[in-house]
Amino acid sequence: MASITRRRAVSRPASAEAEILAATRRILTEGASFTDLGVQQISTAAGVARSTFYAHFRDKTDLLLRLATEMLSTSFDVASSWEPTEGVDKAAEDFLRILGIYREHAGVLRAIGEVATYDQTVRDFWSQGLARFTERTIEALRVEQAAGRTPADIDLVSAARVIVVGGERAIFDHITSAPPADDATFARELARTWWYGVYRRPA
Amino acid sequence: MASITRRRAVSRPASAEAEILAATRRILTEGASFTDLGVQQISTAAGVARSTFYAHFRDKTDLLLRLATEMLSTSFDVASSWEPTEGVDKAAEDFLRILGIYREHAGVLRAIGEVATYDQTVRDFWSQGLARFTERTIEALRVEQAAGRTPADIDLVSAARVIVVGGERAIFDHITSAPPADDATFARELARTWWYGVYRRPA
DNA sequence: GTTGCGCCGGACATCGTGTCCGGACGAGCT
DNA sequence: AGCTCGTCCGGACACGATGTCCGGCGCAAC
Repeated sequence: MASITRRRAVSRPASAEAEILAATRRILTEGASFTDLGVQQISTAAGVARSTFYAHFRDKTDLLLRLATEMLSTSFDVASSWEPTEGVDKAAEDFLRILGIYREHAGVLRAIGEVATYDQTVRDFWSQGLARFTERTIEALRVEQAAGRTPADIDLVSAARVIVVGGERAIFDHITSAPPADDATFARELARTWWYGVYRRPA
Repeated sequence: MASITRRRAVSRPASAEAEILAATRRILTEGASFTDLGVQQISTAAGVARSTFYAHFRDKTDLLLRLATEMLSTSFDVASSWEPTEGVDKAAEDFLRILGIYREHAGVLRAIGEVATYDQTVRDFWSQGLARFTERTIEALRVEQAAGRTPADIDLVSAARVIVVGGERAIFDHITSAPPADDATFARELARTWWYGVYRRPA
């Protein structure tokens, strides 16, 4: 790596924190429920005292949010690239890539979905993320309608909701119950359903 | 009401239990999180001692399952009626009816979705319900394919997953964030998306 | 009146959470 | 070397929720 001027304590590994993050990711990947996961277990798995946990995270929710933002910053640009003009096959390709990312972060994603159902903070965090995609979808559909390629009588909000919310759930369900070998088939099916069901629905 | 021969204690109201069920339904309808809901709060709301709760329910999960089966037995036949031969407009009508049922039981449904994310028992209960619809959908699609009305290259399992799982989620999301006045529009949109995206997708 | 039953109400053990603090250890400074 | 500061340990504590248990009370049936 590049020769960086030695910084002081600030840039030090802060090992405990990183250890906790890593251990939690590991445990979640193994399929454990985040709700049932106690602070004691996390600390033990990270090789750290329980009190140290609270020195770095306000509570379990704080930890989850940290994990989530970390994940989003790693794989962000992914799903926001597709444009209707690129066609249905490109959409299938993009969905396939999204499936890969979802599989990679399945543990954290599951935890988010879990806590989001009963914790307002996490719910807001996540729905804000989905809202961005919904906005994008609505805008793309509006353009298509204006160009006469998508039927004018489509209700943009409803259609976008079905695509984004329903699609996200279907993807999540798929990766938690089907093998990676089925990903390409599923991605193709999803792309075509949205394409012929919405973007190119017969008038 | 009809003159029924007086039965003994067995047919007595068993008021405490009914009170608990009713109070829980009421609280959930008001939007509270089932996870954050304590046994003490439920008991107080039902006008019953906490120990009485445990005399009727093994724990909170037991209560939720009781509420869920009760709901399903009330409104069961609903969504299993539609056949592809009835067309897209009939599908929209059926979806509208389903939206009504979902709104009616929104509280309990939310609680189930909540607990299902971290409790194996509840998760199994609910996914078993959805699995029935998935089976039906696969079968219906198979018939349509055989008759040449649905493209032969559709992957039945993926398509059914998108329809059932994605649709369920989109419906749930809709009723929790849009007013009833929007129901008809949403139902129409959902029906058309599945119809033109899957059942009548161009070959 | 007596019996049976459903309910009350409170005690109890147990567990997870979040806070606090004294003290150990090590890295860097002087 | 000695000092200091930041990080971490380990354990104590208060609190609240869970699930169990049991003595006692009131009502309705016989």
